[in-house]
Amino acid sequence: MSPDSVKGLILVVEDERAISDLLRLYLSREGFGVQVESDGVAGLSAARTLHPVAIILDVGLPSMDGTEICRKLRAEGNWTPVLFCTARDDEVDRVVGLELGADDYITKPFSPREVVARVKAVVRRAVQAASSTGALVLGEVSVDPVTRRVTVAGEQVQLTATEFDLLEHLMANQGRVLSREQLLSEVWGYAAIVGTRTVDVHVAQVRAKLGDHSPIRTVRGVGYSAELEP
Amino acid sequence: MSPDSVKGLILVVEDERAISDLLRLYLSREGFGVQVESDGVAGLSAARTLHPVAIILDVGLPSMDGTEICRKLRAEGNWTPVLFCTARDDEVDRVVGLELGADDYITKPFSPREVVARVKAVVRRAVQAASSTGALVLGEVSVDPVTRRVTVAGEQVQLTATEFDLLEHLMANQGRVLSREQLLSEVWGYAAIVGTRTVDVHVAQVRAKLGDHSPIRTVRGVGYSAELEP
DNA sequence: CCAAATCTTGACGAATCCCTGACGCCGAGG
DNA sequence: CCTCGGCGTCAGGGATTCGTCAAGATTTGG
Repeated sequence: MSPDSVKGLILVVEDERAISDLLRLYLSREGFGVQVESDGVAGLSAARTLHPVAIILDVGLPSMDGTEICRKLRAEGNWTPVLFCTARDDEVDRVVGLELGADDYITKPFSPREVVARVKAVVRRAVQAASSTGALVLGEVSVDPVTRRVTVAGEQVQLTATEFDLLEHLMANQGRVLSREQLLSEVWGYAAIVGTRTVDVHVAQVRAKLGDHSPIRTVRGVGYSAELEP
Repeated sequence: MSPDSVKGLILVVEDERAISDLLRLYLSREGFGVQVESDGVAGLSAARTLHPVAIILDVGLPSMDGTEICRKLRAEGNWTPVLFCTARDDEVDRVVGLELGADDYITKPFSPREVVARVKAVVRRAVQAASSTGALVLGEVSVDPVTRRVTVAGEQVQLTATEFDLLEHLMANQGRVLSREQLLSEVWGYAAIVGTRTVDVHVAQVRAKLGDHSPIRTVRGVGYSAELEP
């Protein structure tokens, strides 16, 4: 097992050896993998290829400015969280205000635990932003597989575990007609020991809870599907 | 380099062409990308798919009220900053008070620079709130991973090591439903040799210590998650 | 080495959920 | 128009799941 990838890789672009060593020490202690680059060009290419979960950028760097790296990444559509790291307060003005798409900044000298806390916060936020987009939406019905919440017309609806799994599976395959046998093996489990009529009952439950906005359509003789037009 | 994505995208939902043109002009001059939708339904779907950094919503809209859009997004767990935009003062009462999760509001007529300033402020606030403190906050409960302190409604609460790790992990993944197996492997360790019921007991302990403000929700048949709404 | 705190386990009860079977309606086909 | 099979509906028994408690095991601190 490689200890590097437990929590993901942090890319540190910093030319002062004393600082990068410190960052490596404290971040790896927290379970992050750490890759250090000491000049801007190498840092940019590492950011493009290594897919780090966050990047710590020194503002003053040889060969390419830290702000320049961030700007290029953003222009390429790369929104990996970036923490700027700067010695002078007057540099702060250039990175905050999000003109560069920075997520946070640190001023030297900094305490290692402060850095760790901010890195974790930034990574957490990025993960959250990425995962909150995973909601399945069909008409008025919204199903979030991560939070396991269902809303219909803005109102939250309580589903049981089986009901949720069933609705999620139908919405994930929206438009496709799924047979009861398919639903049983894919929602209930590989070896479904329950009768196929059980599906009907749960479909009815879900429909009752979703009310008029239920997207579940019955395909007589075949099975069920989730779609907009009833 | 596409100038649109330097600072992120602002979604404007506004049916009066004169106003949306003005907003587009001034916001894009500031480096934001701008997407305009002129009716509520299209606006809602754009908000779901485009992942804007902020949304400007007209309160009076054809096909769907601006407040309705905001309410639905919030119900789906989408907390993108929203600025309401309204012509009449009496409408203001409906959006402020944050019952709708609005971040700010503007009354027509407005000066373009005022709008720009508020948008920038709202975006900055959202980013700062998520990344600057390092503490995990959810309702009245605050968990600081660095100092390992927990406060509920301002009062400090003593948690044991396991209890703290459990709560921290749940809050770090707030909203996400975690199974007992996940919690065991991620909180107890990679090779957890303890029974899954152990999780229940510690959850109960944490709940007892947090009292009425406990953010831990049990998702029957699945696991636990930390969130505001019970 | 002892004592206190913490962690884990097992049992029990209450609440909830799931499956089944029966009944009746409805659409398809003759 | 009639028949038949698929489907919606309902309610009850059986099975899970979870909260709670207490006791034993383990760790921590002195």
